[in-house]
Amino acid sequence: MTDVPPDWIHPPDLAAARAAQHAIAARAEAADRLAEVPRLVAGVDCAGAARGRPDRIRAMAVLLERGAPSAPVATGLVEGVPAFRYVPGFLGFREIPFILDALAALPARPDLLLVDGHGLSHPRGCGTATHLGVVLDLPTIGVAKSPLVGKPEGELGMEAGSQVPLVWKGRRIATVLRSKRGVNPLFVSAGHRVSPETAVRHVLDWLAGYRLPEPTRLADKLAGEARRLAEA
DNA sequence: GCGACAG
DNA sequence: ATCTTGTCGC
Repeated sequence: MTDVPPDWIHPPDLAAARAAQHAIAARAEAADRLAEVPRLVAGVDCAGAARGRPDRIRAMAVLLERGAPSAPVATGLVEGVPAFRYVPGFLGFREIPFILDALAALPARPDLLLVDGHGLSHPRGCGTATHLGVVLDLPTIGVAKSPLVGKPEGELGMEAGSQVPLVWKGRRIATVLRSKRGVNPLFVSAGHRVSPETAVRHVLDWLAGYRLPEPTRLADKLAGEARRLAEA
């Protein structure tokens, strides 16, 4: 992470941010370049602050080891004041500065990173997952709870495991996945160094009875608990 | 011009 | 994302 342009992390404005996204997307790798069976997998997510309070956010990184699910090997928590307000399509610039610190607090680099948000299923092919992947040169997968762009192609079955492609401008940009019966689907997209098929395979692999895969589920839960404790 | 819009 | 208890359903 030494040859990363400053604008990729702290662009002065949205115009620079947009240019950075195009540059990052051009460097994103669509082919698999990761371990067949990742041993250390991390999940990251951010929690905001209760309204009425300063615009602070907390980034939580959770490190899990294959075989020992739901029992984090380690966690990293970071709090700060984001430089950007939330603007659809530019979420990465608001959260990534803190996510990078949260990941740096972990004792080891993960073999794979699951991100709460989109990867390639983004207007410029540069969702937070892709952004993080290129900056860290780490395999990443985007796991979003709602679409940013695109429409599901066809009817998604009600059974767990049902899938249908998310299409935008004639392109398949993500997989709409029913991770569990009776819940809204997940939008799984490739981030960096992971193919669309592999992305879905790993999400299914780390599912443990909940809508979200463990890495992201725990990061989401722990970030929320940290917020409660801090504001209590 | 109008509506949509990850977290 | 956040505001929030009970409640319907498998």
